[in-house]
Amino acid sequence: MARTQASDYDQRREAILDHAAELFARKGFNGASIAELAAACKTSKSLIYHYYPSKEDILYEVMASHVEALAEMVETLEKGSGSPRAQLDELIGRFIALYMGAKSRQKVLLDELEYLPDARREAIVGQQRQLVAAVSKLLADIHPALANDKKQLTAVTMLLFGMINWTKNWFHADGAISPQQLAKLATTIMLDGVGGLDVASLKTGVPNPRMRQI
Amino acid sequence: MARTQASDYDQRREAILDHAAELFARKGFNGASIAELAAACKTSKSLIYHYYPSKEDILYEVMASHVEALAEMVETLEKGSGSPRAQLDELIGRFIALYMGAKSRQKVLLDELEYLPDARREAIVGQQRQLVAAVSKLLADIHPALANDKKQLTAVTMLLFGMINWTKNWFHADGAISPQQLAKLATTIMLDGVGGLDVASLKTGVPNPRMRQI
DNA sequence: CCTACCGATCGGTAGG
DNA sequence: CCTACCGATCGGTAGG
Repeated sequence: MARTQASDYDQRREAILDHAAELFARKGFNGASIAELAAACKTSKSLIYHYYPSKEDILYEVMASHVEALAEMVETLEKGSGSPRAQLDELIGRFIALYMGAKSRQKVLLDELEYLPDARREAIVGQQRQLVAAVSKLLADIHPALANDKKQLTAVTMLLFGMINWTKNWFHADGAISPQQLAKLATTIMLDGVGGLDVASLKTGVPNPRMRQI
Repeated sequence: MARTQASDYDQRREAILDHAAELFARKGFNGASIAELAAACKTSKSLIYHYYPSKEDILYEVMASHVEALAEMVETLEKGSGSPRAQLDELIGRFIALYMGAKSRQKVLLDELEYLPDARREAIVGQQRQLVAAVSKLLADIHPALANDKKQLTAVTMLLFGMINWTKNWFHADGAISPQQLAKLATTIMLDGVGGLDVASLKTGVPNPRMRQI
């Protein structure tokens, strides 16, 4: 009787991606070897090559699965309601949450993109552009004048992504600030600057005059 | 008679660093080889090893020379005067200018730090902490309440560095926005949010009410 | 400052 | 004739 596909085929494929994400995040794409990946998966190199045709295919799958999750979240939210400010708050909060829930994949997505072959890198970049467009749209809704100044709108959008994507280099979810607080911090600064912050010393009674105008 | 040091010793060392910065920025530390570096310098691998004991030493020198330039700029400015807002404006502007004037070294500093051996990485990180401290100090001067909320001050400072460091991934000095405009954009958002922006459509006459309060 | 090499390890593939 | 998986090793190249 012919052998059929292993019943745990999908789980095995996914397990390889999980270990690859961790390894690529820690040692970089070029610094991590297939031999190490196989060892992490407690299997052989040949088994890895049975599931994926090449090392670059593994890198691509790690990134594609993660950017897909981000894109799906954005699509879900775009059907939502609420004020543009509330929507941006929600969107940034979900970005941070997805970043925290897949730290290795997020780091790989941001740091190893240039090691993908051109065609596949463009596929990922195309997905990322959708994320950028969703944020740009909300910023233009919140501050309509920006809609008439596309270059500045793009720059402001990228500055916002800079705030949240750079968190991979310093933020720890178990620190003094929670992921939700971090998201609120980023959106508040984007919309109102430090003047809009709810700072500890102000919580005791002195109202922040800038908060009144929102 | 014993050979003396080549008269162009320093220039050669520096030329190697320039080519290494470009190569490491483009292919990554692990993706670039010493043979490639030698070819770029139109010399042999052995000559490279005459000037530097190891590949990691070259990486370290690329980063150290650049972070030193950033630290010296900060030291110079810390003796300066002007309002805290003007000082932050000036500081961020100089950061962006130094980033643009050494794009490869800046990219290597941000992207390849984890490939340095621990001790040398800590030396670089120590220098970077001085840069962070200078920005934190100015933010606390501008918004005194933050000085009493260290955790939030740190977070806000890192969000600002996120805005300016992330520019390596999207900003081109020859685009529609100049480096000076970019610096002003980042500081304005940090201090006043998008509401504080001087947007094109507002320049024609409608004053921005939030600008009045600064 | 070069060519000639080294020990090791790379990504990927062979036969069974 | 298919897919699943192993131990061993391929041709090249890495840093030194």
